[in-house]
Amino acid sequence: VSRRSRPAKAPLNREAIVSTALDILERDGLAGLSLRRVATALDTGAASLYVYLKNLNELHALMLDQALAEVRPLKGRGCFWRDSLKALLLSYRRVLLKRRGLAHLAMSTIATGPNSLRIWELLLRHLRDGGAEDANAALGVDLLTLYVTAIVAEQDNWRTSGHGVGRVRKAISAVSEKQFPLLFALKDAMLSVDSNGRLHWALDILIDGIVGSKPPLTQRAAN
Amino acid sequence: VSRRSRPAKAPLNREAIVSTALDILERDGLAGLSLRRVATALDTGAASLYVYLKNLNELHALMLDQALAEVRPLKGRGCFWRDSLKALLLSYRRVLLKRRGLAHLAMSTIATGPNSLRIWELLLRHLRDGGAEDANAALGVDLLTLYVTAIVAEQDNWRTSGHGVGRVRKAISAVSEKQFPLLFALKDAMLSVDSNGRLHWALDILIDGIVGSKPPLTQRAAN
DNA sequence: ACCTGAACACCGTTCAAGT
DNA sequence: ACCTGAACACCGTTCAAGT
Repeated sequence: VSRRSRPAKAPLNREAIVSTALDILERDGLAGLSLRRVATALDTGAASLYVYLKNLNELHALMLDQALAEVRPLKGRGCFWRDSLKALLLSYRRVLLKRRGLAHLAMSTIATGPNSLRIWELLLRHLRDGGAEDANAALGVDLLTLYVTAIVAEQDNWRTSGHGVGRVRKAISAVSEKQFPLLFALKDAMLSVDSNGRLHWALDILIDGIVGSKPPLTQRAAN
Repeated sequence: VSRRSRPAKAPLNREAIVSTALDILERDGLAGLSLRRVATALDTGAASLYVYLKNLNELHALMLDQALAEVRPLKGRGCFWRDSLKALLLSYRRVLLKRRGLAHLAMSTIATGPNSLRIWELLLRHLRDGGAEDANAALGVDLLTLYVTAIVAEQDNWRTSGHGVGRVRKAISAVSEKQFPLLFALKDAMLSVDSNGRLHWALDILIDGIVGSKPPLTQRAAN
């Protein structure tokens, strides 16, 4: 509102737009993010952004890659490949968790930015260090990132929708033993929400499979 | 447009609304789905829908569950548990693939409808038949459905965005050998898009892990 | 009880007009 | 080259007024 407290006029540029958009995402989530709100925060009109952006979709892609710049590999270099690999994936998860809706954004954006490439390269290195065959390592990068993204997106739903937890709890608690005997018997296990334990359990399964399984046959034939 | 060709006035109800919404989703994707369009298709105003729906979110949840009614287990009962399990997951995948955007809808909806419960029960049964421990079976249901949902959502992106494939291909093909040696070396494997081979490879890894791994320690402690 | 038109507070995107 | 206001074609949701 007070226009004189700023240096004449903030020079617009892509990075400033993307940073502002990420701030809005962190504060208000995906529902609160719009080109008009970004423009207002930058003290301009939405139309001005189209000098730097093709459209909202491009902003989403830029936001994702700029956020992924925070994903960092482990500092200490003497670690086992599995520890480095899991640490990298946990760093990726932390970045997605920091901003509400960023995981959903990642699920609907085809990532090709420099930070995605950097993370893929690191993942490939760790998987190769673990002894994964080429085809498995290539598929494994996708499998691991997709799973982590999806699990954060799911967690985001519970966080955003508020009473989602209670709704699932009620639905599962209310199942009839006659109609769904196993669901009834295992409902406590289904409802336990130890997200860290679940993540590590799943990652170990995925990693073991990627380094230990035979590459898919059709994959070989396709090359 | 021709109002006389219909029987006086279609009696509005939840199921008709949801079916119409699913038709629109199948034809125009998630971007083309709106309460106003559903209302127009039903020859009424958007406000009328609020008698049957709390809001758009509830419509999404109802759409998901109604679509999941089409997920069917294998007919022949003499199959191995693994074949039945994979067939069920492939049926789930086919349903998600049929409507553009349905997978994304599934990713942002907390499923608690009767058809979700039915599918969970079947998955639990197959995993138990395979010898999975209770805790693993419970976590496995989530792991399997989440992965299949995510992989279809990703596939949907490529389908909807049109030139996405080309963009990734260009980005990966253009990586410098110096900066990203592994990405450069494995770029052919990264770019091969045999979605069926990839899915079966991943499902076998997940299933093997669920039936063969130790349950997570923290999971046990939480109970 | 069910339906409706109009209104409210938003969207993304385009474009002619300004500097 | 960059910015802007106004316009266009949409949204979800609410509400008073109708039947």
